[in-house]
Amino acid sequence: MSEQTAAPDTPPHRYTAALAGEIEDRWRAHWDEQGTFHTPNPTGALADGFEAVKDRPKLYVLDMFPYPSGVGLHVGHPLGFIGTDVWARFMRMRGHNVLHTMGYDAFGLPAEQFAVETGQHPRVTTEANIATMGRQLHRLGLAHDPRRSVATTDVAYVRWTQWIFLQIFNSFYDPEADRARPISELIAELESGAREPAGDANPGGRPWAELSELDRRRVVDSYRLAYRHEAPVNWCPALGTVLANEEVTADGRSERGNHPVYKRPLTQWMLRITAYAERLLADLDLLDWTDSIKLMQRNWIGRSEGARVRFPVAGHDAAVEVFTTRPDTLFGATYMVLAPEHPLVDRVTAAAWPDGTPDAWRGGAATPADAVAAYRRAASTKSDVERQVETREKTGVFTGAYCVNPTNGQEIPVFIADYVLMGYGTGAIMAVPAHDQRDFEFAQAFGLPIPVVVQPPAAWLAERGVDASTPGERWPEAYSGEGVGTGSANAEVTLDGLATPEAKQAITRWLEASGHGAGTVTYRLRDWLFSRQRYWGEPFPIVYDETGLPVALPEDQLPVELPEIDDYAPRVVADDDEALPEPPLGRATDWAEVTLDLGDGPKRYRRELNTMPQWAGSCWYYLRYLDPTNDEALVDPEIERYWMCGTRPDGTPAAGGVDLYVGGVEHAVLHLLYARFWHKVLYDLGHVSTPEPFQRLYNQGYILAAAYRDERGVYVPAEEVEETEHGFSYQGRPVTREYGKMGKSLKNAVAPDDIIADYGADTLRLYEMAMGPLDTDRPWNTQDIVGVYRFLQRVWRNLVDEHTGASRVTDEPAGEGTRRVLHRTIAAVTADMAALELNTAVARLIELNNHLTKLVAGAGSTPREVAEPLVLMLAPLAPHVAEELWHRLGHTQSLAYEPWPEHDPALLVEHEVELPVQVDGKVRSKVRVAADAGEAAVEAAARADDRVAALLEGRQVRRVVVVPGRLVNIVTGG
RNA sequence: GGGGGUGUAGUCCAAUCGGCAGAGACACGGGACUUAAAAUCCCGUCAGUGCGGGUUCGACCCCCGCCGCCCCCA
Repeated sequence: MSEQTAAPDTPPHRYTAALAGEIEDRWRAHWDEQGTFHTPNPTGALADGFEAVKDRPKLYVLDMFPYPSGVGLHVGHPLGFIGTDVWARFMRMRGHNVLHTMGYDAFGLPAEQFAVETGQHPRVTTEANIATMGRQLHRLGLAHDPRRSVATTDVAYVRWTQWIFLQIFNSFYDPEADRARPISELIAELESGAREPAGDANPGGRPWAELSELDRRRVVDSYRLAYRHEAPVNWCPALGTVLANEEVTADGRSERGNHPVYKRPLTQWMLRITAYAERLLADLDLLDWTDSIKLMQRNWIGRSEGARVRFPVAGHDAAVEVFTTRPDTLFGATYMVLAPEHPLVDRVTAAAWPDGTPDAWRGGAATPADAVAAYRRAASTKSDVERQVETREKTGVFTGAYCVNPTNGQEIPVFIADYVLMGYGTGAIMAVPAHDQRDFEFAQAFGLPIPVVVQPPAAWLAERGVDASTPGERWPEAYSGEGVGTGSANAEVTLDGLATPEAKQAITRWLEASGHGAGTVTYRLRDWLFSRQRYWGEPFPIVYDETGLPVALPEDQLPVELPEIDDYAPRVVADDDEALPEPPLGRATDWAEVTLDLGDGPKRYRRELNTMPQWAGSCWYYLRYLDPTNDEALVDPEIERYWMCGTRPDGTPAAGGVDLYVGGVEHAVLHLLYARFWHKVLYDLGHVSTPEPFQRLYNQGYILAAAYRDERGVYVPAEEVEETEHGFSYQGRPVTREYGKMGKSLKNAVAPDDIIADYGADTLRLYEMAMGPLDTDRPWNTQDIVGVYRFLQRVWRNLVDEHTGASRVTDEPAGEGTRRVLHRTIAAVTADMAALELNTAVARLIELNNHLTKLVAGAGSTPREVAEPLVLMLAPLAPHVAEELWHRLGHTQSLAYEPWPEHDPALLVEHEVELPVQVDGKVRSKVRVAADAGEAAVEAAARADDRVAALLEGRQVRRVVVVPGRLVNIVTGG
């Protein structure tokens, strides 16, 4: 890059990109050699130097774990890393013992696919990528403790990931204690009779003593927090793996790669995160997160209160169970809908159409069984998403069966329809057409009654041209809001006249008293599908014995390492209905079958062939940073308590240990929910001491960049686009501009290495911090960088003679005015940095330096009492050049631990202030008054002003508003 | 469709509790330096806050209704 290359006559000691590069290399080497940013632990292998900092408060600053991609960084990636680095350096100077490091989330699909593409083992590729990324990050001058870096793919790390899985596998959730407990305690309770074996694994409800050894294992397994479960899973043939629901987009495609996803039944590992739903929800209140992130988590957990209601099937010893959030509309249920796949359908479908069955209900079939079979065939070809599209015409067939509405004894017809899904709730609904739009449309299509049981507000009726006496059949749409109960009474309960919340309570009480149902809480959150049919992930520490049931490996046999195999590529199966996922580890036949002595003598076992999802490693890395070399424990308890137990800014104990966690909003739901879940399990089992992992969460914005498309709509390389009079062009062809997240797909990435070569890392850091608030998106503009570059040049020039390299700093005291500017700046920068408002902190420093520049232009020198605080305040933002200047100011120690400058409050006090004078709200003049002038004095001064007096001539003053220190407003009347 | 966020000079962004719309930067214009250009330095220009109402002595800020963009959930 030639633009910034110094011309021959450039002063030899000017702060150029070349000088910046030299300074930066030198200081980074110095920090590395001296271990400047090694953070001591209170005990253990990293305890060296703790004595010196033991009285400092601890501060744990954390960045979200990056994935080491093969294409390297662009300038958008390190935005958050620089932000945390600035804050961590600032807080270190403010006297904290700061823990800040960086690691790599290196397992996962991209690593595997990249390895497949390049023909290398994923580990080779991954390690090369980590090295590249490490080098790029290092050049930014981040003050990390390099000894604490980890990668999820490290065998020593995998060991503890597997260890945590064993903790989860070997525990169960005790609803009475409302926490996880060791499975051994469950077994003891079952053996002693203190607890009866329950659940699906013991359908007969037999006592423990009568169960076979095998049945006992099944019962115990059914309680575990990690359990195996056969369920329809999202099978993505193109990726050769099963995906979690969260990894599938709303239109049934993979989030990664946008490939089609199909439902397949498979036995999979599940983690019982739903047991924690209530705590994950409630404990959000303890956290200093933004409301929007909390809301996203709440929505994801999706707690809803409602009731389960049983509708007996007429003529059968069976009942259809439904869940509804609106039990208050129960009287208005005029038909039932089962999912076509509902198990009761076969039992209850009538042999023949009842007399008077309308043609529209028959689906053109001779018998209900024929109609059901035909409808099921049609439904099976549709995806869940298609089935739920709201605008679709409602279809369905009558089963010939009737349910009894328990509130009024009415027999109501039972349909099957594809808008009801087996996977949601109970797979059946009570249809209340007046108060649910989909039920309403269905009822209209099938000529079913639409009784109104909730009176909508008058305004709602009026807007639709109906009134309170209009029957529901003539409404233009359903009313699903709250209202007042009507037409809802039987001999035992009446909801008439009750507002919806009261009506819900009344009907729920009645359901429970009459035995027809019960109030329940349900969650949208599902258990976490935890296995993947991949190679490049953590193997499960699980084997299967001859019974086919899982057996945990003992801790001393960890880690289970991945076998070497030739073909780790995913088995890509074409779009084939019958194809099932095939784990690559199955091809490692020597590894998959193993002889072990797990206490019963040597036996043959079969290993678990699935691997863990990428989320696993990122669920606990913040704990490993604390004690990365410990091979006795996940983390030493004393070290864990030191870093994780803290207080919030208001002095109350922190619920979470990480004091500041910075990352992108894209992890607002999944990563944060999974990590909180694991943390709570570890907390319940006594391995960590805080109920939450992350006290304060901060989402940085994205760096956007201009992207350009040609006439075909294809993105063209942004750096080769030229601006012309008529717009933009690429290779002579017109292109259109848009803005988007910087990255490969939009071909608008800017590499940090290029910027560093042209301006230096300090300028890049400063620019990223100055361009806007850390938490908002902002467009990248390479041409704007020169602004902060010039700023650093001016700082340098104010302190160093560009021609001789000599210091321009003098010990002469600064003048009163300069001193005031300095102390105002210290106060403002300190407040801005503390609040992470780094863009305004930079502006303040530029302001101070601009003042200094004028001073130097006259005096030829900079007072030391200004130079030193300026350099110290610059240090978190531009650490290399600040260290160099600090050194040139005569200091021999790094400034990393220098105390942050303090402002003198006396110098912030103004004796005289200029107040704007408004007349009727418009600024008309300004007056100077003493800062402590009373209202009367201010008013007198305002009235005495010539322009104001002229305006008030002949007018009635109605009111005078004096805001001390701010303004005067004279309101005239008449 | 529901929820959240956001909208200020040509551009990126500031603006304590509702109190002078401008801190900083880019761009632009002029000047200094230079044989010239670049670099550097100095000086200067530019909006009344997306639109329409309301509350208030006073609204970028609070309220109501629209519009645009971003995110989340359907």
